[in-house]
Amino acid sequence: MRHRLKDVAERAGVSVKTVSNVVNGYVHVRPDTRARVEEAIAELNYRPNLSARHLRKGRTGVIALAVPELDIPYFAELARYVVTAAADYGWTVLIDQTGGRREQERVVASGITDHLIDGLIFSPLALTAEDLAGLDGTPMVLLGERVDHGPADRVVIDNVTAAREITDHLIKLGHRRIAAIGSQRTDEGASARLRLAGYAEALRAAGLPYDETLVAPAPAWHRADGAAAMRGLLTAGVRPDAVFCFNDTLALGALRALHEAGLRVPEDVAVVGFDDIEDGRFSIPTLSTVAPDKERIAQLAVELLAHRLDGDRAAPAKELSAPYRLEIRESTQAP
Amino acid sequence: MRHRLKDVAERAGVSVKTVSNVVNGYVHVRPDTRARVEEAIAELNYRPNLSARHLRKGRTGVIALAVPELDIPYFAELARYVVTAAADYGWTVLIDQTGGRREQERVVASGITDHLIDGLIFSPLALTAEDLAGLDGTPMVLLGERVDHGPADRVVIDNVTAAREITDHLIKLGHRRIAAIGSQRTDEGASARLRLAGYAEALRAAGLPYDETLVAPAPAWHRADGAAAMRGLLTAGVRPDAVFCFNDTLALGALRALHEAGLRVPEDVAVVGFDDIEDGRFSIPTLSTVAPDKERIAQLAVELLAHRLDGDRAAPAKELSAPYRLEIRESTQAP
DNA sequence: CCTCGTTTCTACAACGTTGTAGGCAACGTT
DNA sequence: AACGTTGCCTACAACGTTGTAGAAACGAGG
Repeated sequence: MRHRLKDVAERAGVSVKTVSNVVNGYVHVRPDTRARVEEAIAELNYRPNLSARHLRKGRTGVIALAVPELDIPYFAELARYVVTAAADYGWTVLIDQTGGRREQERVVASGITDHLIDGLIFSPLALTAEDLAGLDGTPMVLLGERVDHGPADRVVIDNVTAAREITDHLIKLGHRRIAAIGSQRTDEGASARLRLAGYAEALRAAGLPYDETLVAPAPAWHRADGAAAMRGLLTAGVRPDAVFCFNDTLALGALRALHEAGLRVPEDVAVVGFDDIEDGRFSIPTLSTVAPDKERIAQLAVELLAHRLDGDRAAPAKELSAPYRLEIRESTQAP
Repeated sequence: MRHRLKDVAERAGVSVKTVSNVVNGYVHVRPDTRARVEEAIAELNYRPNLSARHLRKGRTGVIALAVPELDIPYFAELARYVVTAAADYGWTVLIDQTGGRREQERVVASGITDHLIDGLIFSPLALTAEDLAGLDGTPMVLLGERVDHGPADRVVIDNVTAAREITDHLIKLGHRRIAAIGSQRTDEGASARLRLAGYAEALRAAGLPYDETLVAPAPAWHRADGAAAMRGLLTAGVRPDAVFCFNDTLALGALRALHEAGLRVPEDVAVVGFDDIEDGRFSIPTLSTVAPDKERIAQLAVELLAHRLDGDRAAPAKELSAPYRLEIRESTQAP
């Protein structure tokens, strides 16, 4: 049922290599020969065997995208854009879930997918720079700043400035007691650290005090963590007039907790998030947020990978920055 | 940098095949030989070349999952479970986005991934049975009932009964004017048709009239479509006391539209959805819904594929049914 | 007519792996 | 002592493709 070059060759009365040449668009093939071969290909519904092709060529045409979890909206949206961007290069994307577990991430990074993939786009949560050091493996592009000064190409957004700007938005509206939800231990949350830094910068610039009690940690950044952190603040008697959540799912959880506590958003408390996931455009109220250009992030990552594959694999690591913008919606207004 | 069996063989002082035997766990290898080989493997950090292995074996160890869009929460959650279930069989999952476009779906079904994949789990939106007929291609498992009586294995849930039960839940609470959002043209929305049938059945069983004006179509099942449909109903002067949305994203959109219209959920209007996506557990109000067992769906699909791969490829198509349950949350209460 | 270059095509080897067939010891059985 | 059996290992071929080298056919230029 499945045919090979040989079958096509026999049917068209040419050599195997000529069929290969036709399939690969080699120029020096007489038009009538080409036509005969193409006819045979169509009749047999021939499709190249990629395993064989790639064994021969050393390239597979498949790249992997490794993310912590697919059902985290941010990663789902990102995955979508990566798949689309990769299609422009004729690549298929294989998606790996690491669960954010360091062990699994290390396995992925060291090439669990073996010779199956040409390159890897990697959004690590728990991986350290040491894990990456001394990897002979496949070319890799990292997303986000989880791994500092790693040996690999990287796409980031300016988290500090973005966090400062969204905090500034709250300050400009007149908020004074601005809580932050999502801080993490330094060694595990690089994004958290940078966003917290931006938050602190904005407060300082406005002459507002940095109040430890207003900063709530969140072990992970899921809705449940946001809800728990917000409840924790309220239970502790902390009563902010605005909350900066370090991502949108945290913010959606916080909205939920505020609602349960009988507080209105934005009338009693303003809430902002980060990531601009689709939920936030339909939540009640809709969510003001920092909107990183996910499409651009995906494009840049794929581009970096393409350069790395075609060019010098030993070239120094590049870091590209993707743009973002503020999306102001219903969840913020003056107190 | 990358080593082959040959390199390991030379280092261990054995034949290539013996190394292969060790790698594949063949029994008849003397312990000391095995140890020597394993040492060499470790020293060289040898990893098998999957392209070569699969060229030889005819299997790739990769299956594809084709879904309309990754950033639709239902599919993202499903994808997560499929990846996990496939891992139990040692399979890697390659995720394809069809965008729900028939052309793209046809391409995927006919094997765009060529010889790269052993099988396909496919959640089609626009594909017809004719598109699938006469496909020589890879073994396939369909999710959902989009394609009737297709030639392929299938995993479904009992949409009619589930829809009847959730509608019944609304009726039991005392609702009488129950709207339905998400109907589609018969030829494109099999799930829509079945859920509508269940809705109608429940009304009939309760002696309630089936009122055309209460049924709103939705071209796609995104939040925006749900919001638009709900707004449409309200603008037309229709004032239901409950709404059955054919999936959760529609329901989240409807919540949004009701909120904008100044109607309270569940006090003024009760709302139910279908799918049990995570958003619905944190929305305001939290969403009553039909919760299909997505983990089970994924397991069954992978299992069917495994059987098809190992067993008789010409065996008649099987259809398995996955369980579901009702999740009653805040969005429904007596009027 | 010869030479040379170009076009068109082919034969062969190789990519890294595993199935098959078989060889050589070592052992137990007759 | 001869024989079969078993355990352990190896050589070889093959999976389907493409790069390399080169053959055959042809035309142009001398």
